[in-house]
Amino acid sequence: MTNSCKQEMDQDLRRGAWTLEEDNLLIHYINCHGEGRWNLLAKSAGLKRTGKSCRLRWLNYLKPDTKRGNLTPQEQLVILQLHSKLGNRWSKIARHLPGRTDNEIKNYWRTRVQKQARHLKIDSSSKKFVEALHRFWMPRLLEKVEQTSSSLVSNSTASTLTMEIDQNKVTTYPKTEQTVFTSLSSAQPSDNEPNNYGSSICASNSCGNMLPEMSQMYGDSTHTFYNSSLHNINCYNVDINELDMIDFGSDDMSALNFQLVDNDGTRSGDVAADTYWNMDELWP
DNA sequence: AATGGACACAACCGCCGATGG
DNA sequence: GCCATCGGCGGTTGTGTCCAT
Repeated sequence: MTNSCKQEMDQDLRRGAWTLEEDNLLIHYINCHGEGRWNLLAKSAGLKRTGKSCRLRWLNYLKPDTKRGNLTPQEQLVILQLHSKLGNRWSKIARHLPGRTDNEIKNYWRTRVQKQARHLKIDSSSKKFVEALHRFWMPRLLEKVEQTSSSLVSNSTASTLTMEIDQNKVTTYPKTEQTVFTSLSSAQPSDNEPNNYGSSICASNSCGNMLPEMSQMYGDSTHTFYNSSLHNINCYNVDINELDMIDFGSDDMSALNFQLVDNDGTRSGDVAADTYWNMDELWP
């Protein structure tokens, strides 16, 4: 094909947002002939789009089983966990979330997760940030998952699933609505610090696996809580073994300390805080 | 009411590996 | 083995919407 011919065809190609008419053409063609061979498909369907553009539009938006709307806490949890294992392998992560696309997951990571990293002034690819996710975000998501499943259970008389959760212990965890965490990469926990959740975390340098640690904090009920939550997210085809928490080096951990702060941003015991971890922004 | 910034999401771009002629 | 084409993937950009000023 000559260059001028190519240019002519390029000029003829449409770009930008898809119209309803284009969508209908694409859907109708795929319903009749199936997907694949996207360049040929684009021409045959009478679409002035590249094959790539058609493929993307179909996979990310038009495909019947594509889910729309906010990611559930379960899905977020799976994303966070798999990202810590797989990195930016969005398509691989997406395979564990039926109906979700790599594009959607990538956008979620960039807008929500990296936003938190910016707040904390931590590189989102750093161990420190991953650790923060594992220590604060994921337990909160687990709690959300648990709440969701509990309400499902309570609403369903047919279900025989029982949740052996000691709600009182679970709610000793900082409240999402009220709590802001402060990252203190250099500060050490004060001896005078009340023995709240934050200080118990500060006291701990080992964080190989969150499960035993959470159990230590909350007692055996946490074990049940965590396990039942894992059960809930296991419908996403995640190997439970993959959900083992990342093993962090203790050196790195010694530099990471979190303390509980009041809602107005002042921290109990220490006032110098220039970054914060806002739990309210972690999910819609 | 107008405007500018932040945000979320759809779409595009460029690269790379697989495949077939 | 070489080249062209295609499909898949991750990174980036464009655009619409919302909200604060």
